[in-house]
Amino acid sequence: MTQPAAYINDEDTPKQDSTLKVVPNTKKGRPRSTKSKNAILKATNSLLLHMSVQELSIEAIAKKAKVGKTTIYRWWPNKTAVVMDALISQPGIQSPLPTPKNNTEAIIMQLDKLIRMLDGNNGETIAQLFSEAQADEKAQKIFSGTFLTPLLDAIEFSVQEGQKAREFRGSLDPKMAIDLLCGPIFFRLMSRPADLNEEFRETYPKEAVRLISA
Amino acid sequence: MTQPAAYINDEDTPKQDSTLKVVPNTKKGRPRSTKSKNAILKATNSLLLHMSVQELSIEAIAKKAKVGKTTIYRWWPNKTAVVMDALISQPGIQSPLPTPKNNTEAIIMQLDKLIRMLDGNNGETIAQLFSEAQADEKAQKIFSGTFLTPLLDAIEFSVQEGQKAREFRGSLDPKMAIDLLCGPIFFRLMSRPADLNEEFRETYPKEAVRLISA
Amino acid sequence: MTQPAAYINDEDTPKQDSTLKVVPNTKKGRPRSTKSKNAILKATNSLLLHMSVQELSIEAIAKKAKVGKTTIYRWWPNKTAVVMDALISQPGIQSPLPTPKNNTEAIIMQLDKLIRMLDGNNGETIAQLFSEAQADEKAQKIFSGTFLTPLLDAIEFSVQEGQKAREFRGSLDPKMAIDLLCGPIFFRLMSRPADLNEEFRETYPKEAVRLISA
Amino acid sequence: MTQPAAYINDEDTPKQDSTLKVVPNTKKGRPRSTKSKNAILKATNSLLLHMSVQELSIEAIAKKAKVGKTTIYRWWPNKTAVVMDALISQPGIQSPLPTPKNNTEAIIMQLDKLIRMLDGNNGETIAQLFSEAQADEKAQKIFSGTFLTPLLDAIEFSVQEGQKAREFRGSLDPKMAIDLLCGPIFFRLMSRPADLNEEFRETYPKEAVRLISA
DNA sequence: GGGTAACCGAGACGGTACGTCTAGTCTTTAA
DNA sequence: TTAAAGACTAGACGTACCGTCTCGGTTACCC
Repeated sequence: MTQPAAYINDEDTPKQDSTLKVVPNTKKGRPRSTKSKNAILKATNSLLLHMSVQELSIEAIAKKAKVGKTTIYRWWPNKTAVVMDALISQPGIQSPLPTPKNNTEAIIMQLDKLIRMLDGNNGETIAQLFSEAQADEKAQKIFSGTFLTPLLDAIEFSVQEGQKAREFRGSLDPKMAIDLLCGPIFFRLMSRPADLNEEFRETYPKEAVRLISA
Repeated sequence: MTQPAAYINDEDTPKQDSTLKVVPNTKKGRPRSTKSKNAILKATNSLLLHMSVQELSIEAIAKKAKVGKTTIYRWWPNKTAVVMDALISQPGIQSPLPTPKNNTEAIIMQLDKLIRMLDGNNGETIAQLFSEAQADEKAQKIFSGTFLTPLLDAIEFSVQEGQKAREFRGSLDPKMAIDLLCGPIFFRLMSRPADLNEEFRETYPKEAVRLISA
Repeated sequence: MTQPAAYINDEDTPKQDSTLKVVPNTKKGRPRSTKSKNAILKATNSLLLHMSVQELSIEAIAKKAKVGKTTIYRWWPNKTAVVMDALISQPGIQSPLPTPKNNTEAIIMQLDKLIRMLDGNNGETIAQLFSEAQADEKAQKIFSGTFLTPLLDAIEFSVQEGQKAREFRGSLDPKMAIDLLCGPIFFRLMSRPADLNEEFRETYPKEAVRLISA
Repeated sequence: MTQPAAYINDEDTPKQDSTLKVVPNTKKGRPRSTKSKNAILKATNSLLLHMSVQELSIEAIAKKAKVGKTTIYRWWPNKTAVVMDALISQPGIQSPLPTPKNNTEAIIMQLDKLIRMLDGNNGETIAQLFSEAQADEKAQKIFSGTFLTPLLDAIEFSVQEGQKAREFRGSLDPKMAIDLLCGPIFFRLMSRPADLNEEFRETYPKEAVRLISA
C-alpha cells in the first residue's frame, strides 16, 4: 500500500520555482503564521458550504480570513491547492482502516470509505475539484497527487495482492479493475449525487468486488 | 425509444422567459441569420481545438465569428449551451446505430459508440462540459438534457429490454447497471483520457456487458 | 424678421440625402402613418417628463410608441430632431405676439415670451437640447435652425429697427446686443434654473432693454 | 475670499461612501501611483483634442494611458470628474491675477481671464462639461463645485465690494449682476464659439462692467 | 540588543471577461 | 412603398477577480 503523499502544505516552505537549491535549510526570518494558515483553511471550508469551488474566489477567502491575498499566494499555487488543503484539514476525513482479513474485504472497506467521503458537502467539493482538474494542468497535478493517485494506488495494491492470492481474476488489467471499481462511484457522484446514499454504500462495494472476483 | 428532447437550438426562437404565450405563431421581424449561427458554431469549434471550455470566452467567439455579443446571448443562455450546440453540429457526431440482433449487442454497440465519441478533442470538451455542470445548475440542465440523459435513457432502455429477455440479471437495479456500464468510461475519460484508446474500445464493451449478464 | 423655418417634419417626405431629385412628387405606396407620428411625439414628450434628453433613447421611444425603430430613423435624422419636433408639437408653445408699439416694447415682449418658454419642464429640455448641440454637429444644426436662429433673428431685427429709430445705442454691435439680452437668460437657465421664476420674468426684460437703450 | 472647495482629486484617498471615519489616518496598503494618475490625465487631455467629452470613453482613456479601467473608477466617480481634473491639471490654467486697483478693474480682469480660459479647445471642453451637467446630477455637482461656483463666488465678492464702495449700482441683485456679466460670455461660447475672439476679449469686459456701474 | 530576513495586512496595479445596453442598419411580412 | 417587428454588428458601460506589486509594520534568528 503505497503512501505517496503529494502536494499538501505541511512543510512551511513557500512554493518554489522548483529551481533546486542544495540545502537552503537555514530558516531565517519570521516563521509562517499558523494563525493565518488556519484562518485561511477555516474560511475556505466555511465559504464552500455556501458556494462551489468555481464560485469561490481567492479574494473572498482573503477577506473572510482577514488575510492579505499575498499570504495565500505565497503558500499555495492556486485555488485548487487551497481547497484541497482545506478539505484534508477537516477532522475525521482521514480515518485509518482496520486491518482486513483478505483482499476482498480490503477492497470493500476501501470503497466503503470512499463512498462515505464523497457523501454530502465534501463530495460536491471533490467533484468540483475533479472538474477543475479537467482543464487546468496545475489543478490536475494537485488533485491527482493529493487525492486521486493515493486512493487509486491503494486500491491497485489490493487488487494486485488479490490477484496473486487468486481472489481476483488474474486476467484483468489492474487499471481496468480500478475503473470498474471506482468509475461507477465517481460517475454517480457527478451525474446523480443524491443517489450516493446509504443504500448504495451498503450494496455497491460487495457488488463491485464480485465483478472482479475469480 | 431514446428520448431526444433537450435544449438544442433548432427552432429559431430566441430564449424566452418561459412565460407561456398562447400561439404567438405569426413570425414577424427579421428572421434569424443562419450565417451568423453557423459562424458562431464554427468559431466555437475552432477555438476549442486550442483551448478548454473554461478558457473559452463569449467575447472570443463573438470576435472570431465577427458577430455581436448580443447575437450570442440572444440565442443561447450561456457558454455551455453554445459549446453543446457546436459539438452536436459537427458532422458525423450523431451517426445512427445499425439494428442490433439482441440487447447484449445493442449495449455493446452503444458503449462502442460512446467511447468513439469521447475519443480525442471532443472527449476533452465533453469532460469539460460535464465539469461545468458540476457547479452550475443551468449548465447542468443543458448538459444533462442534451447529452447525458438521452444517452443514458437509451442504454437504460436496452438494459430493461435485456432483463425482460433474460439476457441480463433481473435482480440488478437499472440505475446501478448504467453506472456499472458507463461509469468506468467516464472515469477513465476524466482520470486517464489517454487510455481511452482503441484497445479499450475493443475490450471494454464486451467485458462490461458480461458483468451484467445473467 | 426672417422666417427661416428649419427642420421640422411637416412635409411627409422622408429625410433625404439631399441628392436633389427633380420632381419625385408622384407619391406612391403606403402613405405616412400620422398615427405613428403622433404616437412617437407623444411618447417622447411623455418620457421627457421622467428623464433627460441624454437619458432618452430611440429604443425607449420606439418601445413606448409601439413603433419600429426604423420608422423613427426614416423620418428624423437623430434624437435631437425627434425631441425638437415633440417640443414644438406641444399645444400653446408657439403663441403669436401682440403688435408692439415700439422696438423697446418688442424686445421686452420677446424676452418675456422666451423666459416663459424656458420655465418648467420645457426649459430643462431646451437646456438639454442646447447641450446636445455642443458636441454633435447634426444636433447643433437642428437646434439652431429650429429654435435658436429664428429666435435670435427676430430679436436682432428688433434691435436693428430700434437702432434706426434711435431707441437703442447705434454703436452697439447687434450680435453683442443679442448676447447681452439673451445671455443672462440662458446662463440662468443652465446654472440656476430654479431662479428662472416669475420675479425674474418681470424684472429682467426691462432691466435688459435699458442696458442697450440710447 | 473665493471658496475653492470642490471635488478635485488632490488627496490620494479613493472615492468614499462618505461614511465618515474618525481618523483613519494610518495609510495602509500600496500608495497611489502618481505615474498612473498623470498618465490618465495626460491621455484625457490628449484625446479631448480630437473628440468631445461625450465621445470620450473611459475605455479609451484607459487604453491610451495603459492603465486598467479599475484604476480610473477607483479614483474618479465618473467621466466628468476625470475631464475636470485633466483640465485643471493643465499648466497655466490657474494663473493668479495681479492685484487690481479697484473693483471695477477686478471685474474686468476676472472677465478677461475667463474669456481667455474659454478660448480654444479648453473652451469647447468646458462647454461640453457644462452640457453634461445639465442632465446628470453628479456631473452637475462636480462641474459646479470645481469650476463654476469658485468662479462666480469670486465675481460676486468683487461685485459686493464694489457696491459697498459705490462703484456699482447698489440696487442690483448680485445674482443678477453675475448673470449680466457672465451670461453673455457663456452664451457666446455655446452659440457662436468662434466669436469668442480677441476682439471680444478686449471690448466685452469694459462694456459689461459699465452696465453695472453706478 | 541590534541587524537582517522573511513574514504579515492592506490595498493599488494592469488586465480580462462578464452580461447589459444603445446606436444605427438590415431584412422580413403585412397592409 | 411604408410600417412593424425584430435581428444584425459594434462597442461602451461599470463590476468582479485575477495574480503581481508595494507599502508600513512585525516577528524571529544570529551575531
